Amino acid sequence: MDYNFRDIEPRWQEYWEKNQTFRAKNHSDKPKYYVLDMFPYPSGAGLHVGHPLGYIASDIYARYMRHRGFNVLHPMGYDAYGLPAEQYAIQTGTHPQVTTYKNIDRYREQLDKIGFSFDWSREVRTCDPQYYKWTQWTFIQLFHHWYDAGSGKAKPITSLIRLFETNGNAGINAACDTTEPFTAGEWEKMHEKQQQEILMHYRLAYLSDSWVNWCPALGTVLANDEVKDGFSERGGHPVERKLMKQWSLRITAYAQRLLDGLETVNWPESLKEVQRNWIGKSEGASVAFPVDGHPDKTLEVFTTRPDTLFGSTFMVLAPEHEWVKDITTEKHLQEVEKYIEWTKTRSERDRISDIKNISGVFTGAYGINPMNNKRIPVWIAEYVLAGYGTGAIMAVPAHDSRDFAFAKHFNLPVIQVVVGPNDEPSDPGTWEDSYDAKEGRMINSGFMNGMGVKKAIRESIQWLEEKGIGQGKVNFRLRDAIFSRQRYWGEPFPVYYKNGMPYTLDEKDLPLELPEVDTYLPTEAGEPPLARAKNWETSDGYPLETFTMPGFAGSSGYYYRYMDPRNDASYFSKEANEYWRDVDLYIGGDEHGTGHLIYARFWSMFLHDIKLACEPEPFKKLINQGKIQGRSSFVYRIKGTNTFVSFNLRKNYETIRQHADVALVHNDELDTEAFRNWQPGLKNAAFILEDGKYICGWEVEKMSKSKHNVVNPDELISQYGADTLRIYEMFLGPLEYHKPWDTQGVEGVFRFLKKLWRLYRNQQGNIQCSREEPTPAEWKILHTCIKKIREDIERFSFNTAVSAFMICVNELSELKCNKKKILEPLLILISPYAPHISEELWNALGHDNTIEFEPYPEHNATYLVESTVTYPVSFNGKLRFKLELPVDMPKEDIEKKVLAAPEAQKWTAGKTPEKIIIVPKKIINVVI
RNA sequence: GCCCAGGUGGUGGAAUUGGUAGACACGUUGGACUUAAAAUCCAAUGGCCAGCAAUGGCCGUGCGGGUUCAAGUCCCGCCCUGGGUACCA
Repeated sequence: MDYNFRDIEPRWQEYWEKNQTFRAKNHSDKPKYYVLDMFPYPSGAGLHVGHPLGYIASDIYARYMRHRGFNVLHPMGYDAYGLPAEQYAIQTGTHPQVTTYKNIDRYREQLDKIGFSFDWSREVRTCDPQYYKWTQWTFIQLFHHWYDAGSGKAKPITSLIRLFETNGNAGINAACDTTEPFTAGEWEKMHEKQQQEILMHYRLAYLSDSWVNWCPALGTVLANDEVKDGFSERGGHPVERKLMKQWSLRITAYAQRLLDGLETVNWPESLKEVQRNWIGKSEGASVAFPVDGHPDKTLEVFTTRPDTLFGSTFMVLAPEHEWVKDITTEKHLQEVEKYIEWTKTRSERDRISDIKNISGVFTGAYGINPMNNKRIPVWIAEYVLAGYGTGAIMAVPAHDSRDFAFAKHFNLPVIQVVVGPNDEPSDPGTWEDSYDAKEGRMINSGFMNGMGVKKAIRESIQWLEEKGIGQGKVNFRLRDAIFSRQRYWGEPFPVYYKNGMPYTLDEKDLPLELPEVDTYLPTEAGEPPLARAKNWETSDGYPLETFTMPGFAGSSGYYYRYMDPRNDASYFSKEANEYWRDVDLYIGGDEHGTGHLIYARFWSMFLHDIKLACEPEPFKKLINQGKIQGRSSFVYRIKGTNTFVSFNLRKNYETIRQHADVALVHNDELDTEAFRNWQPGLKNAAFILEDGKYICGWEVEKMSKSKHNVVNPDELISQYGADTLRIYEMFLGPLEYHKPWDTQGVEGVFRFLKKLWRLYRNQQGNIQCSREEPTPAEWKILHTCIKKIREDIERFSFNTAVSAFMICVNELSELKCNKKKILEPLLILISPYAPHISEELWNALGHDNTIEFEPYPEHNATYLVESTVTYPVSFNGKLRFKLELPVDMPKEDIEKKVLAAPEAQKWTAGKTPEKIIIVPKKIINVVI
């Protein structure tokens, strides 16, 4: 009987489903292991061959851990909210849920065919009210908590109110917006609305006017990680800055913990680095500059270099800075207003692409440098960002390249205050560029003169603190996460408005379900689509929030919900969480480094603070799988004709290169008949062939429809089977690498599986295994393989594991080994990789249980012991011949043997060797 | 600009701690089986040179240096490709 995967694979998939083989129990004596994939957004295009790469790797590991006796949690679900379904709804009127569920069904069908060991009973969909109930619930908790920076964790807002009632807001060390000081008495006298407004400055989920990334084409705001180079990541539409009332999450409160936590997780170093940069910690000082003629005003600046204060010759404010209008003098008002108007018309994109052009205007105001009491002009300029630090800087042109360029352009003074280690002071007027002095000694700096930079930084901060002008400060680049979207297809906020102030719904009213609307567009008044919903209000008649939550809301805590997915009374039970704790292995793409993986850690830390989650960090080990790229095929059309010339002849003509569908190309040879039928315009295509063939050019590109290089798993499965697909995806190369897909190579893996199949069968194709004792050679082949496979799987090197299987099967085939004692362990060994064929053969060998829980083989070193070693013998580092010697031969004897070898004479040429290096079991090197 | 990956045959890749570079596959070429095809099996396959041949020699892991008995691997200096980030004070 031939290897008939078409019969085998569906049968075992059915068996697993029927027997609930992969169902994970929340109570077990076994140790737990949680293997998670980043859940997919179900797109309309379905899965291509690149999507399952990570799923296959995690599935192999999950199955391996089951063999190792672990209780494995390996769930899957869908990140179901997303823009494509909504854009489609706007165009066609089809409810996004209809589209999404249809796509989910298609995904499920494709996933099932690959034979994953997912526990589907735990499936979650972020758009399912039973799921998003808990997303809404978490939002309510965030709203009712504040961050106590003193104890370093979130606390209930009620505890903050008690503090206000006893002491006002003095002495509260909270992560909050700047708030005027008030006493307990003042707090008591405030109206509810005033109190609510103040509390809003402290809540972890808060409503505020913030500068946001507004995307007019999508009609919504976007988070920083959803914007790339001034364009929306989804759809590529331009983005502009706008001041709007929005919900935000106070993720900045957790900046330091997000940074520290990275030290405790086993993630790729590059990904940790991406997160560190995104968090962007910088240490320095905040310094207060009085404004000349405005006794009530001091400009706060943040600087990492307080040591260079004596070199600060001007100040610059962001055009959006709140005091610009207050301090600008009559004479400069018009010019300043003109400049602000101009910057408003500039998109994020313009600013980024225009870095070289220096712009700015003088306000007419002067600040007082608090260190030397000198009056310095205050400018406004685009290069100072409103969103970072205080939106105001002290400019030190001598030692900052941007300040230097600005000073040169507007002819502002430059004073050198740091001299390089091997340098003399010089006239900054002659400089080409600033000296960005990370080390050196101070000059022109009063009490700091002669100090090194590091000491001067310490001393200057101390000086500022003593004088009460400033203090040491840590600043983060990380911004609070804008959490509202002006879209339909997302979680509704569990929020209503009373007297214009937001209040959260009662937990018992959750989930607040997404209402129906007549169309998915904003209203004529520019309100979000939810404003169209009928009766969008509480039972008391208070209007409900019309914003919805962003894409990352549902994905921030889904890994916790899998632990206890059908719990209706809580997010997940304490018991389930204490058993599963955290994700042991998380596999997904590195594009989530600054989005999902930061938000999820924040979410998890908060749930930890409120004692719901027992571990602060959700993902212990993380692997980024590489992308599978497409291998595009090209044909060469002779300009102005319908004639195509073969690849190697194309230079003789003037040609235009165009994509040909990879399905029409085999081994770079074009099926010209199929090509003619591909598109209407090609019916009469003519071809100039080489050696009777049309050869295509090729290139590695992104896999996409427009490049006609998409390969989907279904086609491959119907032709070769899921086991071949699984192994081939692993065989392609290291999991983390980006690598091109070449369907050609799949044959090799298919041959391998057929060879494996034949090992268990006689010439007639019937199962035939002997109970005979294996030979030492057979034992050695098996145990070499066991050792290699276990080492490889432990370091997630699946591609080399596949090679090891191939070597093992090749060698056993050569020996015509059909011994049960060899072939049974081999089957267990390979079953995580090729589960269907393994189950089939396991069953054929007379077992009526699944192979899934058989203990994984362990290697026995005694089978691997060698009596001789074949030494490569080098002379002066060059390999000359090989010599077989007993393993335990003493070095002196080896030396003699080597020099006595007939081949050695030629290389010693009668001379006495200077030295002979012998590395036991490795190499011999003779130095002449 | 800065940060992070990476550069090995015609192709994907292997070499885990400095110790036989090119495992395992694909592709290619030749052969066996077959009426034929598919399937399967066997052999060759980094480059150059010498030889009828077995064989032998030289070169070879992006480039240039260095350390070492020995370097794809370590050190110094460069080049190129891919990704991230971008006035972050």
